[in-house]
Amino acid sequence: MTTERVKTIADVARIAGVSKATVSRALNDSTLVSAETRERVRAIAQQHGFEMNATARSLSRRETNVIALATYPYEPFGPTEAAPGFVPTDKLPDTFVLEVMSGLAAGLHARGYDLLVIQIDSKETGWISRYLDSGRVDGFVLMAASCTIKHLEALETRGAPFVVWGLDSTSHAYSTVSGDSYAGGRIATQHLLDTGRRRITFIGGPETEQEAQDRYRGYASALRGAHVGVDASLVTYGWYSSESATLRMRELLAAHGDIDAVFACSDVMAIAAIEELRAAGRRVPDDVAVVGYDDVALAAHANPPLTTVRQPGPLAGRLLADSLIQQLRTGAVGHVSIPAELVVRESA
Amino acid sequence: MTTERVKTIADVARIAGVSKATVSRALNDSTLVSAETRERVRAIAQQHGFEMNATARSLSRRETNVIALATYPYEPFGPTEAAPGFVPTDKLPDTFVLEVMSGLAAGLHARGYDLLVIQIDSKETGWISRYLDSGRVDGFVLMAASCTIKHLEALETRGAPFVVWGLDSTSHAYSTVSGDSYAGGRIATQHLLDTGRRRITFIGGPETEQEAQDRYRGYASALRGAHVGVDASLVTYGWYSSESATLRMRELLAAHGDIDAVFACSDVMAIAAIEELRAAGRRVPDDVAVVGYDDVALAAHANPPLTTVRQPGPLAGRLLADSLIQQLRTGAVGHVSIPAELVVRESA
DNA sequence: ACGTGCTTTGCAACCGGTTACAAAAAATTC
DNA sequence: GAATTTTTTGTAACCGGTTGCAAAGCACGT
Repeated sequence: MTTERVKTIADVARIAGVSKATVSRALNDSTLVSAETRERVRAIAQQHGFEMNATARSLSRRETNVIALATYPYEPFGPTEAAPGFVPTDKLPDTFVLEVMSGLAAGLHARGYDLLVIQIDSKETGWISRYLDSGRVDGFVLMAASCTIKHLEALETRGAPFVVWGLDSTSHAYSTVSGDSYAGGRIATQHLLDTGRRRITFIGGPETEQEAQDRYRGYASALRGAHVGVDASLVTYGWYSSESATLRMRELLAAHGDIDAVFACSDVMAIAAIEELRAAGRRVPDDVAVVGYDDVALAAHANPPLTTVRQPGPLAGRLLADSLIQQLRTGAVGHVSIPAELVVRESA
Repeated sequence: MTTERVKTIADVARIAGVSKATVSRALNDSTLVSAETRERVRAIAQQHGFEMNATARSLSRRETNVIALATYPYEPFGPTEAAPGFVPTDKLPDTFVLEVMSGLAAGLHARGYDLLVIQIDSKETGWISRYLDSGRVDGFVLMAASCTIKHLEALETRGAPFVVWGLDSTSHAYSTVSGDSYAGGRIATQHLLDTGRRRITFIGGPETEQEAQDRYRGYASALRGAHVGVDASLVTYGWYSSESATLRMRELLAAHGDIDAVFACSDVMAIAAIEELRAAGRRVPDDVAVVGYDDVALAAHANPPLTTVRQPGPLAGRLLADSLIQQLRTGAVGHVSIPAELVVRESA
């Protein structure tokens, strides 16, 4: 074990008595070296703790093996709510991003890529060329919940490789990964039916969003499957916020005294609904069962602990990684939907 | 606006009628160009949307302007608890990391650095040279809650530039940023005193940890300041977990019926304590007031919403960024402590 | 006019890899 | 054994910036 510094392939080459080219080939599994030389060179590199310079390789190869996750600056208790044009995005909050990030990092590492986290500004698209043209990253991962159409369009016209979580518009030239909202709506409703509920209300997100529609379709399908008619007056849409849910719940209770279950399209809505039910003297789950959506950290500690539909974040991350890398390698765009799983706790 | 592709400084040079060197100097604010040429070159670069290749620059400069945040793979509901050697780390959970990350990214961006998120394995230190020797990053940011001594030592002996959150051992050759646990303990206790409480219990994390000690010192100091004696039998230590807190609370209630307040060293512990208090027929905050620590997302939605001591994560991130960059530029290591602020909600 | 010093510019050699192409060595064919 | 093919190796030109050093341009004093 020589103690001299072995920093470049030229050093390794000298020690092995071969040329730089041969070392490069040996370390890259090229077929242009004999098996014997390859092993010898590798052994030497190993012994001397040689780590190949990633920057030089990137320059030469014209690819960085780095992908960027685009995020917004996070201000958990900041003035965001008061800001003009504020749009509540608590449908996929905090921990979900972390879960996705973990799976993403793992998936990328497994394929030799690294994860760069960048913060983007909602009104500006300069970051695209700033990161792509400067050769800092090979592609991007975005989350629909925290990016505007503008960004997606800019990326598309720019021809940037990217994947989006939470969209399933197969009509676009980019890959997507999203939760299976239809299945989610179905299993949530099925669980309520299985536990004997029949007057099941649906409190959705914005009616215009495909996500809400898909969950509704799942809900309706489960009801029909159980030969329970879909009562349109039990179906409401609102916003993914507690205020909105409180309101809807109040209206529903006023109109229908016989409600025995609620399927809310986010955990935050579910919790607000529970509070409103309590205020109206109903016990949860005894009188009315409640199912939420997302399984945020909060759900497990709600009172009572929330039964909810969970989307495995780490899996989402892995699939995002896979999609993007496939797109980088082959140019093929794909659309994947990940399973929704019911987490049964105490609210239903 | 010429439409030809301007990808390299050579292109810019050709258009401007100068040499590559001059373009490089112009774009880098070198004093070795005339002001006039500098502006002309910059204007041309701007017009053509030129973005300098970061990889080539890194290779030349021997620095990447990227720093890595070392994380563990995150398995929120995974089998972690059951794993051998599992150590619960819910004292700085989920959202805190996100908050820190946000501040970190912002701080780094402001100084021209990017944030790489890597996942490390607790039993292996190869990642250090894998990222440093390969010239992928210039330094590291670690969180004490999710890294072993082994890693810190390996980094230190390796001479790697790095900062740690959550440690304040000024005896080491690396920079640290941590919360002001002493002040945190003090203001929490002071608030309880201010609201008329006198029999205040302390439920700490592991007694061996400096963090717990500091919070205890703050607690004791506030009591003495109010001329309330420190009753050692009201002070307990445990683990940062709900089970541990449940147990301590039960013991304390059994021994001291006159308890009127609890200062718990994490929100999770505080919530567990509240449940135990309720089980014993005490009302919160009427009979017993409870203050937690951390202000995780959960705290605001607990029942009742938790009064707690908050550490501003984004600020922590910014300071981590500043410390590390200063260390990279000047070699100076520093130790910063960030303020703790009391968030008054309903539990106390 | 000429030398001196200062500012501005260009040349060319790096940084540490990859890879097209040519050359050498080994294996195959006749 | 020579000719041909195939495998293995080396040479050198990239990738796109930075920077030491020399040279050019210019103002100044004498």
